[in-house]
Amino acid sequence: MFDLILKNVARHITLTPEETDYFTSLLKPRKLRRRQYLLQPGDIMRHECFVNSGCLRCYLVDEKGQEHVVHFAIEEWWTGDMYSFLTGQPSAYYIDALEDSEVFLIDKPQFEQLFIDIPKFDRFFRRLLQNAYVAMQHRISQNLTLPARERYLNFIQQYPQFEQRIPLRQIASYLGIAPESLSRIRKQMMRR
Amino acid sequence: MFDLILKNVARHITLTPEETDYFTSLLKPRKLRRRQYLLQPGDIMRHECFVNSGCLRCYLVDEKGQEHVVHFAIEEWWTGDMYSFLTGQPSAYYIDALEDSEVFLIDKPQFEQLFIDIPKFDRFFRRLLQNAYVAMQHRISQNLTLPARERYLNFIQQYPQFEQRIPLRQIASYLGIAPESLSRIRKQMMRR
DNA sequence: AAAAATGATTGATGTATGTTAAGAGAGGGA
DNA sequence: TCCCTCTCTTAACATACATCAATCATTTTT
Repeated sequence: MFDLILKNVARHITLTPEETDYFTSLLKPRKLRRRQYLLQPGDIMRHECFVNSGCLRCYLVDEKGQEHVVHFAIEEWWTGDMYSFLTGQPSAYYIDALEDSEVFLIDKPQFEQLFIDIPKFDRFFRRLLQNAYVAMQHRISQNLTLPARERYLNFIQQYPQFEQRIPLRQIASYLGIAPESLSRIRKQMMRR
Repeated sequence: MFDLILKNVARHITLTPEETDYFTSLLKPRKLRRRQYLLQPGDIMRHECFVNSGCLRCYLVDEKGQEHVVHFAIEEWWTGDMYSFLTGQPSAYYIDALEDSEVFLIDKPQFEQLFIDIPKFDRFFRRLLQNAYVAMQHRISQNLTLPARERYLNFIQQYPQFEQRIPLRQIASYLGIAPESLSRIRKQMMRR
């Protein structure tokens, strides 16, 4: 059940069997059906979240009712709305499932206790954050320098799994493109 | 000399006098004159960097020769090009000083030894990274949802210090706007 | 199976923003 | 001090991309 997440942990730190048991005892499995919300604006993010299967998205809705996808999560750790998690302030984001999914949640108090009991986890999350930070910086760089077409090409090259599973309109939103524009970009790509 | 950085550390972890001495012994002060480079494309980022005074910028140059500012740093810790630092791959970025500045550098081998010798620093950097990650996510959200004018208004509200010290063309680039467009936006703001 | 919602595509049109070019101040370097 | 470079501004023009609207295919719900 915890294979994926423990493999991920093992890439960064080594746990004793006891530590492993302690860690997994904090993980609350939750199934999410497609379209089910994990978080809505005004909610407070009260747990860390690991995606074990399926696919989640984090998005904003602007005053015109338009959705803007800020983040996808697919079989990985992620922060949900880290701002809300850290500060305890209400979130501005929606998080929902694009497919039937399974996540593991860790309540915030237990999450903080974890670092006290097993300081190694400071290192684990430091490393995850480093990687997430690099990916984010890369995304910003691309948004600043590349036109829509190149951003899409890089996206499908970097995340071929997403291309299969995620509706194009969601990908367009993530890239900051209107779905109609992405459709035209794809049409243009076919012609050659 | 190390007041600023030690105050920053103390916000997250508590060091003994010996640990403090050890930590500061790793810090190599470097003065940068205005316009001086800290990193150029092809270089490998070989150290962590804390900005003690002044202001640095991290930017890309596209194939048309346009500069795109990815990051400012002003009296704070920052990562430089974390990708290059972590992987040892050549960087794609320029880093230079917008003002005469002073930075503290930590060589990568010593930086990694630091976590072994004083595991508390895992926590310190985990926390810094959490904050940096939140700020980055916020920036992406704004880029996705807001037009140029709102992004600028939010910027000067969020970073009033920057508005004073950083040339407008740099701010425009950071926001993903042409300097001429920012100029028009400002003119339009004056009229009301 | 029918109905309804969702997603993709296409065309016509609009607009925010980029591009090019020129001039005016301001500040730093010789 | 003078010059030169950098920065900001303004105007005319160009364009990538968004918006609006209609159609069709696909999937989900009843």
